[in-house]
Amino acid sequence: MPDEKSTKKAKVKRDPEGVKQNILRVATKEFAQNGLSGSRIDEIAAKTKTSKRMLYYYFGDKIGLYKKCLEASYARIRRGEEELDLDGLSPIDALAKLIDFTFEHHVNNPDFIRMVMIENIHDANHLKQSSELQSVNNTTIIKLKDIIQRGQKDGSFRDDLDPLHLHWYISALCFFNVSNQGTFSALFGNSLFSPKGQGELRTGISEMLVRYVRNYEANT
Amino acid sequence: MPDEKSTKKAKVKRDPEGVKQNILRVATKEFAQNGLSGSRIDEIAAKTKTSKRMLYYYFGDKIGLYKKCLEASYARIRRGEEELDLDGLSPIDALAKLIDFTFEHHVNNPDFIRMVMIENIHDANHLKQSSELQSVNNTTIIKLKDIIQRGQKDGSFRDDLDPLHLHWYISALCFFNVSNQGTFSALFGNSLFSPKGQGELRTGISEMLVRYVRNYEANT
DNA sequence: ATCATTTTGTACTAGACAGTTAAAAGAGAA
DNA sequence: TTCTCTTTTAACTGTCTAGTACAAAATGAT
Repeated sequence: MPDEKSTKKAKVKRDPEGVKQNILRVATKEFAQNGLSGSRIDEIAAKTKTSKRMLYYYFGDKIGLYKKCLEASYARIRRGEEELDLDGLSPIDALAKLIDFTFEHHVNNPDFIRMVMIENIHDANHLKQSSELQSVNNTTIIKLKDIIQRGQKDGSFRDDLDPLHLHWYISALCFFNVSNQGTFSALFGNSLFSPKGQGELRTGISEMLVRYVRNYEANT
Repeated sequence: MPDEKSTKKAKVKRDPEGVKQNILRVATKEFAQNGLSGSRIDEIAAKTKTSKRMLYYYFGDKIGLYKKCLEASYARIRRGEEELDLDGLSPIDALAKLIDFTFEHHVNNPDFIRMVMIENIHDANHLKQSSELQSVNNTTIIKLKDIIQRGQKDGSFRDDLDPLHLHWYISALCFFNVSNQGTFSALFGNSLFSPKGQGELRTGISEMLVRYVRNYEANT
């Protein structure tokens, strides 16, 4: 009995961190599904392991909870992006891998995409109030800056490239693929969202961006 | 007095079409601003020239009104797109003009973009129920198909281009520019959304897509 | 003159919803 | 032991909100 008591796992009750995480997980899913005003506190509470009371105990009110969900979503995504290793690849290959990664990453995290969509509907007012912003913006931009520098040094990339622009292009193409799947397939059918269609889009995007950065005036 | 009575303008009261349009205009703005569940029927009614009662008289309920707003938004956009004339331009120039047009068009119609965002949050469920879909999907695709055919005939375009893919790329880049302005500028600053930044993005997008379609194995 | 369509206004309802209250007690640290 | 932090439960409040009821009248077409 006492051998398990001293470890972290042994906590049967009294797990404030676990409770908070559970609430966040449930609430994020709910907000991503229904939006801020479309989500119901009672519904969220019912789906947690704990009670509505705890939700207010830890997060104050609905908007407080929403903000934490938004921050947690960005944090989770950032963690995922940091795992990507591009060293040892040629600049072109590194760029292609980054694009493929982003594409898959967005496809595999539709709830994150939906949170961002919802936050944009609210003009990013909650994100602007968040204090955790400073660290979010960097990971990908830094990677891109490095790729561009290497590519320009070895002559394969053109000279007038801006990492922020490049990031914007990649984001736009990968984000839209998830965010607008609904209306796009309602209007044009879902051929682009079958495995085959998605494969074609992914290679198409890579090809397009590679062509964009390539220095055609050089020897390559 | 009677000289004006017979014309359409003379209607002082009794203008069902006008009332409907007024409601639609107000409601669209409201839905675009606050989403479906975030919008308030009383608020919409208060902003119209008429009363809440008429709103229910003509549109049945909130969702009925929302659907009509969505359809009207698409219809208005389609009308705008049909005005674009690309004849007489080289395939490359025609493509560039179509892209520039789409870019500006989206920038100038943020409420349409927001309606599409909102509808995507709802998994396009209302759009799927709409019967007006068949005519929406065509305008741009047809224009693109024509441009591609001409470009392939004169050798300036590569052979393996799909108009639907191309439309998807253009949409993604132009849509994201409006839809994600909020979160993007919260994270990375708003340098890309100044007049200068927007100009660079617009030309960047054109250049990227032109490079993508170009046939580099030919003489050009 | 008749009659269907359109318009106005107001008060109401039934339910939904965010947030609160109160009382109690278990857990673990000091 | 004592004290603070955490957890549970369930009823409750006040406001908001979509939608309705009721009553009446103006308009224009035939």
